[in-house]
Amino acid sequence: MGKKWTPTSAAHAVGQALKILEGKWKMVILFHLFGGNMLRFSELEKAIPSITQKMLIQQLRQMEVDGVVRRIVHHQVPPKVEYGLTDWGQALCPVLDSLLKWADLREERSEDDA
Amino acid sequence: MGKKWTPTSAAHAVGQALKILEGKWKMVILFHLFGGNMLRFSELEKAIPSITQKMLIQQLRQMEVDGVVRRIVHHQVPPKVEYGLTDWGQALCPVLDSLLKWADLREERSEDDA
DNA sequence: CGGCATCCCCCGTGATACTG
DNA sequence: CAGTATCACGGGGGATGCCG
Repeated sequence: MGKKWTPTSAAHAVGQALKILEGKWKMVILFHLFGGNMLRFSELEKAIPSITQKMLIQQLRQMEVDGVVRRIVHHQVPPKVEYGLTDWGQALCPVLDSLLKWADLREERSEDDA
Repeated sequence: MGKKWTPTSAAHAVGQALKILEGKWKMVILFHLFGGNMLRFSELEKAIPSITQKMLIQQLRQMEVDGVVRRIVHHQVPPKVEYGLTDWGQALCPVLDSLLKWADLREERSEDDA
């Protein structure tokens, strides 16, 4: 059986989960990593041209602390650092997919109005 | 078949959906309305003691514009206004539940460490 | 290549007082 | 009862320059 959620406690739990996903660049970073392959810092910069280095590293670090992203440093010259998803981070994919499907429900109703 | 999402376009679509859920009080309001019954403004105030009137009305209005919340005014004295979820808003419940389950996955791994 | 430090601005949030 | 109006603050985000 599951836990007994009050409206307040459930809201708090979901809110905590949402905080991990908030931030202007988290989603675009995440979706670039959902492919499964590790990407270098510079590759992410190239993939997301409008992001600044500061924001890229900041959001990556937060997600790393949160356990969504893993960071692998290759000690060599020139430096090479790769970013990928943890298992838990990869588990976000179907969750965000359900969010996407929810968003689509709205469009369907809009089309009915036309 | 579904649509063809690029990392960028999918991230944008999910980001738009997340913006509807962002805000310090959206979740707690939402979970109080998931019950299915309409609640009066003052009932929501009572249920969420720490919220100010300004924030309560602000978040309710935003969700109303976004199509998540519906507002029904009973023209009488004293005034009576009730808030509830739209069908689309109610459809958020299973989505947030999957988010909750995702958050639980993390706790399970933490317990393994102990 | 892959960062970190600094300065600055804007907006979400909060406290308080007032109104139909 | 159900809002509106105003002021103030803190932090997220952006631009730029320097470092190992």
